[in-house]
Amino acid sequence: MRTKDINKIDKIYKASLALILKEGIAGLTMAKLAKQAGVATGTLYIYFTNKEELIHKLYQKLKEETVDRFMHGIDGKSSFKNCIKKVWMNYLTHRLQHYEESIFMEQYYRSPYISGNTLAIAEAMKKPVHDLIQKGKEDGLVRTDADNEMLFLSMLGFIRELADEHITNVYPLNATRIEMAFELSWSTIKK
Amino acid sequence: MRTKDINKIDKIYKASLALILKEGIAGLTMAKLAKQAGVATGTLYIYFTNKEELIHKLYQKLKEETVDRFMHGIDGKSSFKNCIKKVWMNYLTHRLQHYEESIFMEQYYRSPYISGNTLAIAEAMKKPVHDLIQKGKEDGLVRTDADNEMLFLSMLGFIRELADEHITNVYPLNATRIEMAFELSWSTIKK
DNA sequence: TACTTAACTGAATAAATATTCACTATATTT
DNA sequence: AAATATAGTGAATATTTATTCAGTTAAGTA
Repeated sequence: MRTKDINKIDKIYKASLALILKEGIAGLTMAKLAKQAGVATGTLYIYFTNKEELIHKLYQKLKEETVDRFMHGIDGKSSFKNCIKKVWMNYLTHRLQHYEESIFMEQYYRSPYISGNTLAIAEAMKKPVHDLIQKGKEDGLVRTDADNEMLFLSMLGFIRELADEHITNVYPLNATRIEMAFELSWSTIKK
Repeated sequence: MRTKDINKIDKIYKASLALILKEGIAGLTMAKLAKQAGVATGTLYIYFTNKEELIHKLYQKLKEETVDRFMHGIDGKSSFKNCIKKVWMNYLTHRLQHYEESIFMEQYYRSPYISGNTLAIAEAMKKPVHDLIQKGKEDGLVRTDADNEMLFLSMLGFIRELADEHITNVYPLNATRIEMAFELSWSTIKK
């Protein structure tokens, strides 16, 4: 018997993200999706029982892939500032290299597909950084007049904004600008 | 002859924003919209030729309302820091009090309805703040190692993040927190 | 190589949604 | 207060989009 083509499911996910980036979840139709992925509409229903499941599974998959990208490469040996920098860069890199995913995620939260639970990612993303900031405070390196969440938000918001402007070509990033941007974030949270 | 009910068009806009906040542009149907606005589906077609026009007109309206909210209340008499603070607060206030609109705007940019032009708002928003930052640099009050756009993005991103977390009840704001948040932004840009 | 079985196709069908239209209600005009 | 013209209605219709299914293809198996 013929086996399922494991690449096909990935092509479908990729095509979904590409289309959603251009026209939003609102604009995604099964016909367009099939065309973009290079399969017949019927094939979509071999891998997913319906459109709703397709969207949910895409979300699930991305969620799992995303969560541990953020703390990647953090060891106990670097200085505190370098740890923060590493995480900061991880966020920015994620946002730049997986921009389509980020857009999908944000739309998903405000789509008719959302189903109660979720915000899970947001929370999973936060924990390790909060811990890091807390440690910084205890070591006297981070300002203590603002709470951890606020310091975190100041960094995350800036990163999102930078990535958006880079992708839309309004403010293209380069190594110097990224370096500078991190230093700004650092001025915000340092003691 | 009977006249058009001027309130009706406004009810339709309001209902659209409320529904889009909950289920995204993807989830907006004319039937749901009519119900929420308290009119018949046919009535929608008296005020708008079709759904597409409805979305476009809503965008237009909000755009006009939004642009000049940001520089409101700025005079030449206050200190530089107070001017920046005023603008900063205007942004935050806008984002909090017109949250539904902000969400719609962001979805509109990535919807099948977008039609080439736009990004207009983003640009209109920026100009006055850039000018202000520039003046701050010339007076030696703002750091000169980062360019105006980057300093602007650091403030805007933080504000967006704060508003989002407040609305979703993850990090509710109060006067103290807002004060603190502005001081963080100020540490970022000050000389 | 023939056989089997599930992947794959895309036109046909079903379901959801936008839009129209014959009709009714109501402000304004005379 | 009658005439009139447009607002307003919502069931009927058109359109778009999701989903199915009868038929076809190709990978695995004997």
